[in-house]
Amino acid sequence: MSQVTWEESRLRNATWEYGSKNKRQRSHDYKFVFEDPHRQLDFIKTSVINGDKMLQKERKTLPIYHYREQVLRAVQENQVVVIVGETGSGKTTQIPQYLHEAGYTKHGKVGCTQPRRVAAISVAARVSREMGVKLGHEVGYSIRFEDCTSEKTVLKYMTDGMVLREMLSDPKLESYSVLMVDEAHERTLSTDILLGIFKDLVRLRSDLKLLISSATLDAEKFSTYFNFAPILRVPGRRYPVEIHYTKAPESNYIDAAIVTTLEIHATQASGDILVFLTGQEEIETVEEILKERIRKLGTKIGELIVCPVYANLPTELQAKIFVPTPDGARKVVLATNIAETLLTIDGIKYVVDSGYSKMKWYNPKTGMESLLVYPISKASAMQRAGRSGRTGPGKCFRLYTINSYQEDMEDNTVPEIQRTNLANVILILKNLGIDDLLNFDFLDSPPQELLRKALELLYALGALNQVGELTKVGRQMAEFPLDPMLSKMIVASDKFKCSNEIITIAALLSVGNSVFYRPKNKKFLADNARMNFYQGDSGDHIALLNVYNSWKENDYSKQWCYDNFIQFRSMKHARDIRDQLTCLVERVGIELTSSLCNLEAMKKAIISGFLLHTARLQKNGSYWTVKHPQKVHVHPSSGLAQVPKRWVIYHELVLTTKEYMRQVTELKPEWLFEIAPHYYMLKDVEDLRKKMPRVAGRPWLKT
DNA sequence: GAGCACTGC
Repeated sequence: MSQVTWEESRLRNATWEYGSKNKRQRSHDYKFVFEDPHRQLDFIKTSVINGDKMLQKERKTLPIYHYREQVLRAVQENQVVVIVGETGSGKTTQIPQYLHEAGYTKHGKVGCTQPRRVAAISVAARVSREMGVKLGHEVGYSIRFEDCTSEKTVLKYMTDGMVLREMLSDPKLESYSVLMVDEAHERTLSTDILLGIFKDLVRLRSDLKLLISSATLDAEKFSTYFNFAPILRVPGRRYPVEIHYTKAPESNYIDAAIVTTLEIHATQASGDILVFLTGQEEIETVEEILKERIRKLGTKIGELIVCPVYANLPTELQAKIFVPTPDGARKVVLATNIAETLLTIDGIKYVVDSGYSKMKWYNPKTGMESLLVYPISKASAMQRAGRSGRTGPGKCFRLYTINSYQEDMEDNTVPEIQRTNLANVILILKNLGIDDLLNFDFLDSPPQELLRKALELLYALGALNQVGELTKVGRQMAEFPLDPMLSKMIVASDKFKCSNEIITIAALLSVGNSVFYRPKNKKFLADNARMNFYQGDSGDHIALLNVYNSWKENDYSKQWCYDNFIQFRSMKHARDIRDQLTCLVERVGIELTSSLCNLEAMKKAIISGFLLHTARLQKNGSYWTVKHPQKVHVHPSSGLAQVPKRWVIYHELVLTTKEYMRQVTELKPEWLFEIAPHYYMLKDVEDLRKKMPRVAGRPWLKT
């Protein structure tokens, strides 16, 4: 499929974006709920996902116990084995122990990768208890900012991203005899890169054993990918779940979710409800309406405890979902995708599935990211339904028809590697000596346009040379767990003697969340507090630096954050990243230097990394990007939103209601020639309407 | 004059 049709199909599938038009329409729809409180939805019960029979008989033992010998034989006879173990099979805790008992740890470690930090920690803790050893001794874990292993460690649980970092110093992972890639079906970016690397690695290391653990649906795919590796199936522990679909398509899933929740509450046996929605705003709306409706119904209906949960909700409030429901009451948890895999809530008997979630898409043509409300996949729908059958038989109410499930939904969620900026992925792979990326055997190949865009960027940053090999700068950059533009900014800061300031800015920019807190009812106060960090119109990057340094002067205080409308959680995270970067900077031979008063030096370092992210003011007040010209605007949250500057550099482009530049700083155009003479010529500045000169010679792009 | 799915290094 060509790039254009690929993207168009993505956009067609998306239902709507954030936008004022949409909001009006939706709030109008909400009214409907109040006007017609007796509206009901027609559901059709179609199918039951079967539970496992073993459950009733052998509740006390893990299913995997019966497969010990089979697992060991499969591993002995094959280099690669795919294990299908449903939730609750015990594969993650038991298989590494079996391998240890069978002697696989005599000449190397058994490593087990997890997509998430908490999973790595909790599984390691559990296994160390089972083996009666201290955590960090024979059994340990390794995650970012925390290495809980020792020389004794033979069973090591770690995040998949951590393995990639380990490969910087041990490219063939020679300290391991077995690697188990757990939850491979989740297809995180790191898992996909690992699988690609491992496919090569098993050829180079015939002594290495590889286990891929996946869900049922993807097992064949993994098996085929690894030259038809055998598949071993281990049953899980699951209760049956009844699936109900709506009879007719629902145009408004928010309304439908509310009605369905109330119907379950009024007519179904006790048991808590989990409702899958797409975001915070939606959850707050549904919460409000549900509470209002319940209040109006008064004593006609039992108590309904409404608990919202999403990642940005403070941890204290998130904890509310785990409080057991009192007798006679019912709990309804309104959740984002966070409850699909990350949080497991006991006592859920009913699931209401909107059929949508938010997904981030990166458009390589424009370099813009957007968050779209997007239909979930069948795999995702199964996972959601399964959340109702953890502690007893469950029911799942899907707010879509069986026809749209069967015909419209994709089998699997589009893997992250096909919809994200790949610059960092390329840098990692190049650093591991994988050069021919356009022909690299990915489990699912990213669109060529994504690869090409990433290669182009790395070339512009000087990380790759004319023939596509990693340069010295590129190798330095690869050490940093950051977007390559941020890494380049740090590497360049050496020359401008401001590495100390630049790593602070890089740490803050790489924290996903905004550090500025802006509660709905205190927007004015929050905006005022924010402006205190801007001296004159020095720009958003410097403002971030000011925030961090003020926080530091106030002993990293939580209270200071509250007083200044700063997110404490984000700041702590930035501090951890900053500490890590400080170590790495020394490792790659960059001196820690400070020039706090030299704004020009800092801006030049920033330009070195973000040389492609420049924009120029137009007569009509909007901006035009310099490379790959397109119209963009300064984001209203920027300190420069009210102060037009002729030339700016921006951190990122996001497409929401408009094309916005986020994190903007002014620059002098002559700095561009000084810093990037290979990329900027006088012509670029003089006349933007002329076609941009192309950089000559990128032979590795020829296909 | 904004619009904040979710991980991870």
